[in-house]
Amino acid sequence: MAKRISHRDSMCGVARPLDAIGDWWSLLIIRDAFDGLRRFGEFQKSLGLAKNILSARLRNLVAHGIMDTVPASDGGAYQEYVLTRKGQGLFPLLVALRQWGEDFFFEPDEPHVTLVDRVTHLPVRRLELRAQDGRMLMAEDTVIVVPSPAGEYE
Amino acid sequence: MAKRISHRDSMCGVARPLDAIGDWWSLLIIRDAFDGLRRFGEFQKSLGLAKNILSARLRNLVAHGIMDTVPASDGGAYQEYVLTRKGQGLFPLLVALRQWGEDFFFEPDEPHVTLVDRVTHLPVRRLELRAQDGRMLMAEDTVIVVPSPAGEYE
DNA sequence: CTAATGTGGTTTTAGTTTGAAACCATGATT
DNA sequence: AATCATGGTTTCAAACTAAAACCACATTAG
Repeated sequence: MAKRISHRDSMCGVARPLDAIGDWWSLLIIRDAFDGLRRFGEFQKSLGLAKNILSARLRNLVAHGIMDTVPASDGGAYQEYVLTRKGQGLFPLLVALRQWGEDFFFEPDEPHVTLVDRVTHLPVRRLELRAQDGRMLMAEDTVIVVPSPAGEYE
Repeated sequence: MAKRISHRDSMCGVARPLDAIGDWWSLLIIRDAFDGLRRFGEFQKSLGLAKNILSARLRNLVAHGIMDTVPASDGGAYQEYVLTRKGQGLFPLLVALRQWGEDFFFEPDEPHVTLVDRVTHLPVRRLELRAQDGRMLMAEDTVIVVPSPAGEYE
């Protein structure tokens, strides 16, 4: 049923997460969830996607432990969808996406929504990749290493 | 032709980037590009996706300024696909995705590929979101603010 | 020079997925 | 009891995906 990015039996550390998230819509649902939305109808209104799709995506997110259904918070008889801890772990990814968007998809003077520190109301800092010793790293400064099957003695 | 996440005329700072990337495959192509792959055949072998799909994805990435075609590096008559600066800007996103994957998709002892600092060979640091003043921020410590249309005096 | 092979695609075609709209079940409201 | 709101599921046409066949050009072998 789920569309899998197949090919290799053991999907790599990038493909596995992508497979769990499911698709773009799911990411927008998750963003809305970080924004405080919880109800089916809220997500639908915010995103404007078909109800069957929303239904399927929420079900998939719950199945993958990214969101969870809870009975109700306002006493209503319906359920709500909330991020699990696993789902909350996606926040840096959303920030990275947003910052990339700010860099390349808006004119310098074009107004756009901004993620700010709740207490100071200043924009958050740029995400930056650093080495253990604190040096800032660019993509070229990194390598992927694969673990050797047995004890790795290099 | 491109599948658009429609609904709102002005897509938000998260949807716009998603739309440009295109789909999951594109993200895997980009990851492979960071890994040094450049040729059509290399991507196809690495990802195992159909050639027509790869062709369409590469075309889309080039159209969105994320990758670019260059004549050839080894003197051959074929072209190669390389990341533009815009494309390179996606590195933090891939790192975020990978780190999330490490956190939630592998058993603690399960071996997996790791992103390491090229000079020390130590794993890179975890991405962390910080305020301007350096305080570390969780998702709950942030807010989205929308710019007021005219001069914003709050 | 000619044939064989490798690379980088496009076209074709079937199967799957998507999404809009209609429908439906349950709970709340009048 | 009737009506409305919420939260879905079902139906069905259109769009997309993907495997395979095909093709053009470049390179290598003979």
